[in-house]
Parts: sequence; structure tokens; C-alpha cells
Amino acid sequence: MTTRRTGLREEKKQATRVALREAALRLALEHGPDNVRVDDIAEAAGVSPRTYNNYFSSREQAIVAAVTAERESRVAAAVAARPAHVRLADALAEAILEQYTEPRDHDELLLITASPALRDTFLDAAAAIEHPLAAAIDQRLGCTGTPAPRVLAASAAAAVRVALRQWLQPPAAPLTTSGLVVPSGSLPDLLRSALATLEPAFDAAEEQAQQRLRQ
Amino acid sequence: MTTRRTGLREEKKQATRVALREAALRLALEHGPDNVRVDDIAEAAGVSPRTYNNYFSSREQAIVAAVTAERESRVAAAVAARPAHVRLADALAEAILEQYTEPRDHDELLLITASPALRDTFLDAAAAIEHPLAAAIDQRLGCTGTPAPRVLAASAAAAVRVALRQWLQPPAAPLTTSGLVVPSGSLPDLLRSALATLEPAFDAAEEQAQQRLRQ
DNA sequence: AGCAAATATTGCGTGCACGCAAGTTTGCGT
DNA sequence: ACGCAAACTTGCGTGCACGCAATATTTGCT
Repeated sequence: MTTRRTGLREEKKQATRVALREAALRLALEHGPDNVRVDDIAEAAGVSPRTYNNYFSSREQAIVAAVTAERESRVAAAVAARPAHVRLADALAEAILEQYTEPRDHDELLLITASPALRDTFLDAAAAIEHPLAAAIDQRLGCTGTPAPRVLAASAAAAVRVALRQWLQPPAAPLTTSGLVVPSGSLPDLLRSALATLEPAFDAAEEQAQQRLRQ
Repeated sequence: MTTRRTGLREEKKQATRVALREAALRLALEHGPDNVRVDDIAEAAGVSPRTYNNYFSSREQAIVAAVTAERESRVAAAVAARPAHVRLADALAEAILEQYTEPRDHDELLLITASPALRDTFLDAAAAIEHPLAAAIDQRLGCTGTPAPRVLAASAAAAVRVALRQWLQPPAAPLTTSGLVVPSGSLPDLLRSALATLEPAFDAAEEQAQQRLRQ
């Protein structure tokens, strides 16, 4: 059920998609993110510039896609893969942590932090977990028709975004009126504490779902 | 403390901002959202096209801004205005409901639902509550340094987005495998139930904040 | 009032996103 | 094997976003 389309076609499409994003990443690393035109990327991937925009709707998307690969979509799969008896909140946290913890290339991160435009698209890309995640949560809670799964998924995505934004921020000047400046810890810690804030909501939703089952 | 800048300058800026967005709305209503170029808007507002983009960074933003006015920023103010003894979750829900319930012009809504691009920008605009809201929540909880306020604000914004998206969707074909299709109720109801999902998280955060105060 | 610094506006140039209408490739039924 | 239909690619044209540098306006200061 993974792909509805036929083999050769879909295969070629994925091939050019990969070609495009790898070309984009390579060129961006070589010449700097701002010195790469979409025409260059298209040429390097062997397609027309117009075709580039059939695959990516902005110049930055291809670069970001190369860095994040399909991480976003795998989060939902990882959630669905956890055994049903695990707390939803835990399943989610584990899935996200797992997917965002793979060792990253240091150059790639520098690249992303370098350009504001790239940072923005990177954060936007994190929002892509929302829909698949909503489906996965819906599945787990079995409460189709309620907005809860969508809200929870959207909130989780939002939390991830907050964590990533914090993480990408240069430590900045320690200028707070009151006191301590948190030195913007490690990404796993940031993700954990962001998601922890939402835990009660997940628990409550799960609770309600189980009550509905039981009754 | 509302405006740091001096009078005449800021006044003129707001004037042209308003002129731009009202011109945008008027033209969009007159000729349809897709038959309005930014040059037209700029001309109608009496500024150069380049200036348009000093105020709005996309063609759609001005139109949406005219419809939503400063609703987004007022939400945070409304939260801050609630007495301190009100539950945070309630303060938030009331503030949002209050701001999103003003009677809307029917034409304007049709306009927004008409064009997908407008719908998207409209939803994006709702995300603008995030930062002011985070500040307001931070104030209320008094827990600077914790990611909680940011996460809660982002989640609330996400919930609002979910509700709005549902609300803007044409009822669509009642095609579900299992059964009932919720006829995408009234906006207040949608907002209420979306925010209700997050209530436990708000309560828990408030609880924690109070414990920290007490100790 | 007058002047210098700060801030806005404008025109220009470049690259980009995307609708549209060919042209090309792939898939499938017969 | 053939050919039609669906899906993908491509070139073109249009409008758009935005950096930059020149110009105009406002402000605060004396």
C-alpha cells in the first residue's frame, strides 16, 4: 500500500527527486547557500529548471530535504510501530527522539544555521510531521471524528519546532532582566522538555479514548 | 511603551499600512482575488510597488491583514487582561473566543475560502499569535527560562489553526469508512473543542508554576 | 531656524514560483 | 504488438519578492 503508482514511473520520480536534493546540497556546500541558483541545481541534476519546481516549491526546500531526508514521515511510522500498551506520550517522545538523534553532519548544520532562509524552511519542514502523525495518533486512539488527534499532532509538531528553533539559535547575548540564561542545551534535552509540557494533554486524551472503548 | 518611535513617522506608517490593506481588500472584492496585482494595490494606496513589499511580504498578506486587522496581537492582550486568579486555560479560551467571534462580513469570508493561496496565508496569520501569547503566558506563569510558555503558546496557535482549517473546509463529500461525518460545526465550537484537548497541559503547567512560587 | 543623523520611499535589476500548452514517456488493455 | 490514455517534462510568459543604492523625509539637537 506504500505506493499506488506503478513501478518504473515512481522509481524514476524518486530518482530525480534524490538527484535534485543531493545536487542542491552539494552545490550549497561548495559555493555557499546564497550562491546557488535553481538553474544550477537543475542542470546538475540533469533536468530542466521548470522541472525543479515540479518537485520543490522553493529554492531552499531541496537543500533542506537533502539534510532531513524523509525524517518527518518516519516519525509517524515510528509512532505506529510502538506496541499498543505503551503510553501514547512515551511512544511519541521515543519516536521523535529516535528520529532526531541520528548523528548529523556538522557541515550540514552549519549550512542551515548560516542562512536565515534555510533556517525557516528547515523549521517549516518539521511541520510536515503533522498530517502523518495525526493519522498515527488517530489510529492509536481510535477516535475518528474528534479533533483531538489533529490537535495533538499539531501541538507536537509545534513543540518540535520550538525545540529546534531554540537549538538553532546562536547562544546570543545573555541579556535577561531577571537572571539565568539557559545555554540552550542539547537537542534531545530540548525536545524532551518541550514534549514534556504536552504530556498531560496526551495522557488525558488517551484516558478518554480508553473510557470510550470500555463503555 | 506601546510605540518606541516618534509620532509623525509612525503615524504615517500606520496610515499607509491601513491604506494598503484596505485598498487590497476593496480591489480583491471588486475584481476577485486572482485579478489583483500588487501594482494595482500600490497604485490605489498611492505608493510605489516597491513600498508595498516594505509592508507586506506577499500579495496575499495585505488582503488577509485587512480581514483580520490586528486580531492576532489582541489575543495576547486579552489574555494578559484577565484577572490573575482565573485558570490559565480558561483565560486563554475566553480570550481566543472573544477575539474570533466578532461578527464577520460574509463577503470577506467567501473571498478567503475562494482562493487556496488566501486560505493558506490566513492560516499562517493565525500563527502570529504565538510570540505575543508566549510573552503573556510567561508573564502569568512567571517561569522564564522554561520552554513551557513557548510550547504552550505554539500549541495553542496550532490548535487555533486546526480549528480554522476545519472551519474553512467546504463540508466535502461524506465519505468515511466507518460512519458519521461531523458537519464541521460553528467556529466557536470548533475552537472550544480544539483548545479543550490542550487544557490538561495548561493546568499542569499552571500547577507547577504555583508550586514553584509556594516553595 | 538650521543642520546632521536616522529612517522611509523609490527605481532598478535579478532570480524565483508557477500557470499553461505543447511535446514526450510510461502503463495497460486488447 | 499496437495504440490510446494517463502521467511527466519542458519552454515560455507573467507577476512577484527582495537586495541594493540613490533620494526624499522626519527628527532631535543646538
